[in-house]
Amino acid sequence: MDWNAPLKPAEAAENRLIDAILEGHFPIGSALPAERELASRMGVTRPTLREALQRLGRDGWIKIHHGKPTRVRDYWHEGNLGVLGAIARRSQNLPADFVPNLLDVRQLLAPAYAKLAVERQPDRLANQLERQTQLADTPEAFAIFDWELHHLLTVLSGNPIFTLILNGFQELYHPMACLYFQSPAARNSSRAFYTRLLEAAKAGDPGMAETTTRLVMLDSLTLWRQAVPAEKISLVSNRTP
Amino acid sequence: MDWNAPLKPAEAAENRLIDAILEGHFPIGSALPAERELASRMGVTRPTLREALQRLGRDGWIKIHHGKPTRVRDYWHEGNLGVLGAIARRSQNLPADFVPNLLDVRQLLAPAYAKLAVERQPDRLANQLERQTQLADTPEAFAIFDWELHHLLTVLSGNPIFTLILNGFQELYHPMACLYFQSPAARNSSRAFYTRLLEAAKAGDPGMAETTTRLVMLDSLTLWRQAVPAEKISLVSNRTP
DNA sequence: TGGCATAAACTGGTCAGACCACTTACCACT
DNA sequence: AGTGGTAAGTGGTCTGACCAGTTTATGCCA
Repeated sequence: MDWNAPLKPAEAAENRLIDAILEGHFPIGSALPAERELASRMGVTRPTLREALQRLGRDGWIKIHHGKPTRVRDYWHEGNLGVLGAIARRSQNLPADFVPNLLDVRQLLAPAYAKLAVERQPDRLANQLERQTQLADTPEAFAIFDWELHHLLTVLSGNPIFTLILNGFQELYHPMACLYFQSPAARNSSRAFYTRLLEAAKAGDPGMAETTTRLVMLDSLTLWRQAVPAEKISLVSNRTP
Repeated sequence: MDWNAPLKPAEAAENRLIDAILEGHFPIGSALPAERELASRMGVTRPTLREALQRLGRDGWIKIHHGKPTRVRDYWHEGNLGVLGAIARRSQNLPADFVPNLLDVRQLLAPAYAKLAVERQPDRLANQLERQTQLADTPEAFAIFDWELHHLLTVLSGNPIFTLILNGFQELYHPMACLYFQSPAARNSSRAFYTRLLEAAKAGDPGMAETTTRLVMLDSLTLWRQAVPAEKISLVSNRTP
């Protein structure tokens, strides 16, 4: 893949700004340079820069206020899930306990939406799970299948909040899952999970779906720690606001 | 407050677009008019419209692709928590089971981050909870206090994902909480919760924090259904993707 | 007639510099 | 010392031109 593909100016500006913020060139709470100066400094025009700034503002990186200088927000405290995507795009700079944190949250949510999905639409879930038989034994294939399964589960749960939250993880999910599923043990664990979940769906047993999901979520946390023992050094200062 | 304050063109454009999408003028999957036409039709210029479009794209309302027409995405399936905020801003058009869905999810998360918070920083939590004594018996005061408490709990939990998710609810939280806390029973329930949580923090008892949080979350769901029995008709078509 | 390159006509992306509107701080006036 | 206005900073919007991908129609060639 050509990761070196020439990035569009607006995207390049956005990425450079996020990098600058993450690296502390623009500390939290500090004021960004004026748009005119920032634009010229980054080699783009003001409208282009502004598009990037608008997106950053929406994700919680910065606070834009007419008349006042734009300020860097405390994104870990005031940002929303959009910051995850941005961080995922520069997978260097990943805090060490980042994925475990994510898995912790998923472990709280997944059993619930799996249970609801089996409760409401076991047939459609079973339909998707049947495809497991054609699932290639590659990390990429598993990453895609697993994502689509979780997405479907949230949809079938009937609670759209689950889906919206999960989508916030999307950009982070794929690269992490590709790492995770490089372990044959991880693939086996998930394969077994798919099978048991299929049984639960066919039997219309929400409780079984819940427990089997809970178990595999626990498993995945253990497997992750084994397979990917040391990550990059944490960027997250242990601020105590 | 002057809610009728003249909205800035870019924000007005964004809101009008979201309204148009929610009302089906631009159905899911359909192509938006070209930027030039859309801009003139809305009485703004292209750069201004584009800023709005960029924000909408970031939240998952639309998909912008160079060369192709901009298309309306299936936001309930592909959007992220940002759509909640947009929906909150037009509190008319609230699906009936929206808040219960939200409370369901919170019920999964809150006990977990409350437990972690008491586990890691019981003193700072207790510090905040002491302020309960100065808490005015008004819906607004409770809405603010309750939000800040949950936010603090997620921060103290040590898992930033909790905070990022919670922030996604922020815009929706305040108006809903103001409704909710108009019921004296709701205020009493939460007051008792704060007291018990304070005890748990002082005693350094994470398990107690977890259970007491779980109980009050359940309570709030019941109280909500009682206090706000009938909401607006659902906008969410029961699509089956 | 069929297939395929090519160009035209879409679409969004960027540029340029001017002007408007809000905030702030300074300074003159009372 | 208090108060008003003014000027200089900031972001917000406008203008219209041009650049860059995508699709579609064209029309040439086999």
